[in-house]
Amino acid sequence: MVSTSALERRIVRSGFRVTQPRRALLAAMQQLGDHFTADSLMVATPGVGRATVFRTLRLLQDLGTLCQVVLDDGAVEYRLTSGGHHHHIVCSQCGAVLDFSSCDIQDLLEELSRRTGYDIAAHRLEVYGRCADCRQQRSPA
Amino acid sequence: MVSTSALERRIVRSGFRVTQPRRALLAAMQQLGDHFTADSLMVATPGVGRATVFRTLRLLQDLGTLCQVVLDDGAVEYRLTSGGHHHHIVCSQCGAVLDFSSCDIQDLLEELSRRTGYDIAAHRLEVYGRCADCRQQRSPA
DNA sequence: ATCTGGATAGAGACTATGTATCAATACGAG
DNA sequence: CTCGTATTGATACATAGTCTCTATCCAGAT
Repeated sequence: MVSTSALERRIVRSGFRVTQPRRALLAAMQQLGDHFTADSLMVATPGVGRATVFRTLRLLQDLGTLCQVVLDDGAVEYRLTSGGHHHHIVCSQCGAVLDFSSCDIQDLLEELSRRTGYDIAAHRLEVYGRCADCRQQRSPA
Repeated sequence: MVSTSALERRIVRSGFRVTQPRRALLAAMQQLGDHFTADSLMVATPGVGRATVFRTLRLLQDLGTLCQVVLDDGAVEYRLTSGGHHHHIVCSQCGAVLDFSSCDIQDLLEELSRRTGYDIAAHRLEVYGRCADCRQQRSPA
């Protein structure tokens, strides 16, 4: 988990200001755990305006310390990240999110590039399933 | 490209009715080409209600003949498909979409399952780049 | 310590995308 | 042709996010 002070340093280093609303939002993000919705963040920071919540979410994404998680059904959640290219594996039952970066699809992408003539710049991969805990609880087999 | 009549047959076979609005929507989808937004579809079918457009989009998705394409920026488009598991490679410049099904990430998914304990049920993969045409037009190299 | 310019905040309207409700209508089986 | 039911359109609602505009706050210079 990224510490609040590290995030604040990152904001300052990038030339932005560490303000009270931003501090409140960072603290709430820590408290909310490893994945949260924009709405839960708003609820957790009364007094902070709607626009500011979304502005801060965007800021952190631009800084590379926050990423979106696209769920099974298309809904979007947010997640603090230590940065770098990675993907998510999401539990459809409890919502738990894990990162993984072992992006062994370079071969696939290269072949795809050869076959299609596309100059591939980016990709998006989300994996869905049931986490170990949820598997034990409902079907021990 | 899937033919309109094939789509109509599919609707009938699944126990739904082929109505005038649905016919209009199917025709418009063909005309709009291989990728279109819900909005462009509405514009292309004046007289058909907003709700009906989205209901039909959903129906076709449930029937497996239509899929969503998630763009670079998170926006969603739609695309008629012949069905089956596949992914998209999208040109960030002109929006052209190609399907690919060579889903050689089974190895990756299996290893991921071993490492995380997740029971993997599904995944979502979208690839972004510049198509051959767009590459030629702007940077021939 | 305070002044001050520019970044940032909050309120609230607005956009985009999609869903729910409900009375009215149109399919299509018989 | 008739009739039951799926479907429709209008409209309100829901959700996620952006834009505008004035007021305020931060932080570097004085």
